[in-house]
Amino acid sequence: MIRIILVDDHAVVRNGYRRLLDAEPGLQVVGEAGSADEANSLILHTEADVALVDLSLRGSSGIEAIRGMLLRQPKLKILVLSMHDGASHITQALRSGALGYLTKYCEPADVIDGIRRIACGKRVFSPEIAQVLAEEAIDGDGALAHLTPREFEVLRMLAHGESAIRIASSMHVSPKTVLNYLSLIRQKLDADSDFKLLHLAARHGLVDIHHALGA
Amino acid sequence: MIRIILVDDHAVVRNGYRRLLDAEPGLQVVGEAGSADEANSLILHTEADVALVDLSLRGSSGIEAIRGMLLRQPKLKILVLSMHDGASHITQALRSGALGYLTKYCEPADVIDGIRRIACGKRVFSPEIAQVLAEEAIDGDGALAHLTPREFEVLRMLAHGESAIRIASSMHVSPKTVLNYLSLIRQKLDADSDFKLLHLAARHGLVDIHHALGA
DNA sequence: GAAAATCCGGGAAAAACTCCCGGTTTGCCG
DNA sequence: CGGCAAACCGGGAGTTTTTCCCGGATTTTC
Repeated sequence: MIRIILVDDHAVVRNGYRRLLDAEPGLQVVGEAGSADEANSLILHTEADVALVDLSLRGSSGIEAIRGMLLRQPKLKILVLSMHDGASHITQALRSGALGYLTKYCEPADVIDGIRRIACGKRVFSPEIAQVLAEEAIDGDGALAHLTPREFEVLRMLAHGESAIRIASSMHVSPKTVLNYLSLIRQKLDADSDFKLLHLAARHGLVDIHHALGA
Repeated sequence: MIRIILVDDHAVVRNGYRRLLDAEPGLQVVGEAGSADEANSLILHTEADVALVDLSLRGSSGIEAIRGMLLRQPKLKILVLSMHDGASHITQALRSGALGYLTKYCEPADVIDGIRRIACGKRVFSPEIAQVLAEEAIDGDGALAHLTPREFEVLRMLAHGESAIRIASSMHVSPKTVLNYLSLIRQKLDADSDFKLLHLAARHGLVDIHHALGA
């Protein structure tokens, strides 16, 4: 019997999964959490084999939930179920210890199959996710990798809408230095437009698009 | 008895709502659709009072589903249930004929209550949504409103990452003209940074953030 | 320790942007 | 029909930003 806990901030979605999974022989939902905090406390007094977690929790991120749960229960197998197929979400989740990643568009049967395979320690990915991972691999770590820490910092602040001058004073350096960094960044990232810069920053999780751009 | 149809591309979510609503006295789910096309054909051979629709359908948009269904069944009351609280989504949905708009973060009880009120012809909004609508109202139609069609076009292309020169050739005008437009746009929108420009463009639906930025 | 990379900023040329201008076209209203 | 306002289009000059080059100080790496 595979014991499952659900981490998702939509009660209705949790209900749907509970109903789906409990109906399946060999699977049993033993707990639900609506936030990272709830997940962390749940894991302490529940014996679970697999956690199904949604990345976009309210308040805290699903990433936190993953880290917290693994800290308390290292043998837990984590399968991410997310709406998002952006590179940053995927790599962050995997680096945090998730074993698999499915988009919410996959069929219920795929989820069930995925859970069974995750429980055996296998990795599970939706086709779209595998695609994104492949592209990332080809990119060779992603373009942002060759940025120096300082350059990275500048880019992050820029993506948050700060002006060069504000960045400079915040970093306690001359505005000229920041401008020089920006020049280098544009060059390294092959970004001819500010849009492209923002694009790359967003893809790599430097800025929370949904919050920052309000979409 | 209020007859309800569910439009959402996640089978599990539909299941969750069906379970939730059928358990409620006076409510009954009479059909489900996973896409705008399915919704349109479903509405033809089903008598429904209320449609619960998710905006982010795969392929087609939920907006299309709303328009299609209202075309075939003008008396249908539509309640949008969406993850997104961006101004563009909300106004588009309402302009397309939706009567209410709830975020998926609200409680199941709120959804049930919302359905009952929508069925009576009342409008229903989550607090966050009401907030956004209020801000829009204060903005006075949104800053983008004073842009001329041509300026709007330039902004849209810019938001898609095109350079000024490419925009110019695409519009069959001189690059200088495009630069002048850009100048005006920045002025009208009070945007001191390109980031702010993108921010505004995104909020008003000129660019699909999730797709364009791959997040 | 030496070598390499990073951090930091100056200066000058090049590119981009702003602001102002005038001409043309379009649509509206007295 | 004759203004008239708004939008469309682009030139020119001045200002600002960006780029590209430089060299020295500091840190990391082998």
